[in-house]
Amino acid sequence: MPELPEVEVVRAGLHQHIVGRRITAIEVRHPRAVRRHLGGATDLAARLLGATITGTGRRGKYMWLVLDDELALVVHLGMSGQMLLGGVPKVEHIRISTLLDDGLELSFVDQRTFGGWQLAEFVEVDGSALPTPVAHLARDPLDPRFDRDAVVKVLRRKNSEIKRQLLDQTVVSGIGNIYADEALWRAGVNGARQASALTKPRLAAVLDAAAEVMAEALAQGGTSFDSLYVNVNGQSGYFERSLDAYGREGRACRRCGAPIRREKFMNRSSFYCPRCQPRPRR
DNA sequence: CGTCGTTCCTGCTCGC
DNA sequence: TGCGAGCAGGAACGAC
Repeated sequence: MPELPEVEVVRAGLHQHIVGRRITAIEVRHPRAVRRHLGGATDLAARLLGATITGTGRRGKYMWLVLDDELALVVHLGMSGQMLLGGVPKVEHIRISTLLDDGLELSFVDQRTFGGWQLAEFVEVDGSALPTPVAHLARDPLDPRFDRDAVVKVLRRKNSEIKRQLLDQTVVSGIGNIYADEALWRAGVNGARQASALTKPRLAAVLDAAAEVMAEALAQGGTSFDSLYVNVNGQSGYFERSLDAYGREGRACRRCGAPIRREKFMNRSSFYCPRCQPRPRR
């Protein structure tokens, strides 16, 4: 499940190999992969053909390639998306394939088809140039201009569970279910607590923990990447690292020893320590 | 407007 | 053994 660190590893890996390259062929093999592109597959292919990749960018879980310094190819990996570089034989679930002018193939592979590509213009938002589909996203915790205290103030006004807010990409971007659980565990806060009921220092601690755990994951994923094959299908270095909360149901909390608990929350699983992260009284 | 539940999708695991 | 239910979950969307 690619969240911010995994997406950044892919972006950085792609960047060093494809900037300066021109797209010489493209085939959209599955319409769902371009469903967000208003002009459809034909338009996307026509506009990509011949374009030169002049840069890359990212905000939260979205990344993009800059085309001819003016257009963005916005990529979202969804649940299972991969950007594969190089001639990879017999890869299943190839949704879009392109050829670059140095002979490399750049393919979008996505088993569960939650991800996709779309072309968009850039707009100026709060001093940053962003593709329009990304313009509504808040800055992520690894953005140099991320304003933690401003996000704390937003959270103080939210009559909603803190975990729900961590997953709201318009509040803070880049955090998914795994890193939300990890950040809450580190900060010792139960995700079911109301954001507005938490103190400013507590909220700040949660956001700092999110930034820390994602920075650590990025450092690990970044060091393990040096191949043309960009893999974000859950096999990256980060997932081999020991998580503290996510997926550890019944195992001892690394801090206090209590068995980690799993609960249904927002139609997904939440993992937390019942002692370090006591549930709010209802 | 703020908040929250539903839905999209495929492959794997589990229980009967 | 076979098969259906459940599960994984980011984000758009509709409901209230």
